[in-house]
Amino acid sequence: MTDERYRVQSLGRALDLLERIADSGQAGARLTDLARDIGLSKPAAYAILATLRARGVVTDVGEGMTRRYRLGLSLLRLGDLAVANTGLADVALPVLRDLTQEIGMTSRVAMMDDGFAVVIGRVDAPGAIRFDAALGRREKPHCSGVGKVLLAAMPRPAALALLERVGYPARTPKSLTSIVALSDDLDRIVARHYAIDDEEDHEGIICVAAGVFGRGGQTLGAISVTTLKQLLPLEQVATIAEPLVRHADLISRALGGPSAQEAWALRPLTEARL
Amino acid sequence: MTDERYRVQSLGRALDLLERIADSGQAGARLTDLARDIGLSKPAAYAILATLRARGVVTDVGEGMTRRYRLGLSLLRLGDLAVANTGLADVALPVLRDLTQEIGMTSRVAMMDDGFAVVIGRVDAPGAIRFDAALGRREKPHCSGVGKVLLAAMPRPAALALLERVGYPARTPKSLTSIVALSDDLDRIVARHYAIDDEEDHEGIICVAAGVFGRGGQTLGAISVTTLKQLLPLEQVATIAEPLVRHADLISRALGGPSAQEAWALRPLTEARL
DNA sequence: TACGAAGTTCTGTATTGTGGAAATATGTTT
DNA sequence: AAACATATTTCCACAATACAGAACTTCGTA
Repeated sequence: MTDERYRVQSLGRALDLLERIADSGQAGARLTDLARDIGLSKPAAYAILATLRARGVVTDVGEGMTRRYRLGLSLLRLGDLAVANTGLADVALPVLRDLTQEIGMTSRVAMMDDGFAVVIGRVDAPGAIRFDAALGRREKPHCSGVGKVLLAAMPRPAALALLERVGYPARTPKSLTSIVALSDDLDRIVARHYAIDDEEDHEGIICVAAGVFGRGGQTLGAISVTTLKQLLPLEQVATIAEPLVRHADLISRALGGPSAQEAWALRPLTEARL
Repeated sequence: MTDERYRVQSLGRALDLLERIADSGQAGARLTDLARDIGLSKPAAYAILATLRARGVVTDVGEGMTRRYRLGLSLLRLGDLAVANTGLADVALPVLRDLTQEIGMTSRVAMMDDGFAVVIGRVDAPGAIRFDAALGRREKPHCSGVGKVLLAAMPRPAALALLERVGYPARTPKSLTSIVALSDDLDRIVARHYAIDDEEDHEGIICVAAGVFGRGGQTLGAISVTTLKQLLPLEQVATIAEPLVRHADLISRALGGPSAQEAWALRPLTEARL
């Protein structure tokens, strides 16, 4: 399965095309550009696009020379099913609505997927600045609140190995860019039961995150709230952390898991088990 | 583009596999079953799955003989982008939250895509029964509220041609299953500015829908509210239609379009233009 | 009206996706 | 505990098919 030999080349190309089309956004992409960008002949790209179009994976607007390709809506169903399968978003979203209502901040739910923190649900605060919380975005774990919570919940050696694998580049001047600093921060997270992303991913943005746990204390995901740093200076984070963790506990409870208090106390045990 | 010759077979197979995996849901699907179901050898299916897995399009759980394939989260990003590209959901969802809050019913926003009504956003009513409102679901237009509104907004010949193309099978005893009955209903929708799906898709479920219009009065989509028929008998639909249309107008307005009142009055003109 | 630039179709060829069979790993039964 | 059954993974050879180049068509533009 790891063997690179057993792959389907044309399918890989099709996925490359999809990524390109995704990047082109609302404007759409042209056949010629798409073909050139991924290094494929026009007829080859044409055949792939025709196949994707027939299945609704891409849509085309315009005729003839002005044709543009955009992402099709059939992807939506698959994406939504993928999220539904996690069993987390459905439970979390109503709770996040409460949370956002209570504290007036945008909230999200995310989970670990192949070493990245992936946002699987969001509730925008009414009237708030729109934070870039695109669903499905894969963020490196070291600079996001949810990412760091999920790392802290892992056995430490595994967490550090993961950091080495996906990397931990600086995104802002405040990003943590050494294993030592990151490991220290994970210690703090374990101790206080929540993580703080203090302008580590985006300047001016602060983020507080707490874990969600399932049966046996296994980590299922994390929720977070995001706001402008100037609206939430560090010394006030604790006042936000309380409702955050309380709502995270509600989700954990609904999923048959322990509260944050119990889960983090359990952690050394689960770690030793590895 | 219509020519069936210019397709990539292996890519089509991969999409078939994805559909199967989607059907298998949370439980996941096995390689052997997937290969058999779509009539492919195990090694061929294996190569396709390996490719999809490497890209996060599918995930696998379990090792060796117990390996199961499920939809991966990378689809989420693409699906979300596809919706964002429509420019409709982002505007509609906050308004739908208001609407759901005001009348306590689950609301949705949908648009036409290749002859089908596709749900691109939903807001569940708190505590309500969970209606099957999976995002991206493609429903035939004749038996859904949003579908019928969108049909009514089309030039009538085009609407009827579309109905013939995708079919209009009975889903319940109350489904409209003749062109005459459907065309009559479209007339009523044009007159009253909203559509009623009175247990035509699902017994015991009633649905009221109104159109959303953009610049120049073009139809962008439709929103709907859903509830149990016993909670909303026909004679009370009008009381729901008022806030429904009012909120639809808010969305249209935000998108630079006319109110329902104006849009439906404009309709004969746009129809004549074809 | 001619030109250029894009999409579409055609066709031969080499790549590669495919099925059969064998090997390996895993779970189950005796 | 050993033999069996079942599923995945690997190997290999061949035929199918994905691909590039060139020709054709269509459309926008000078």
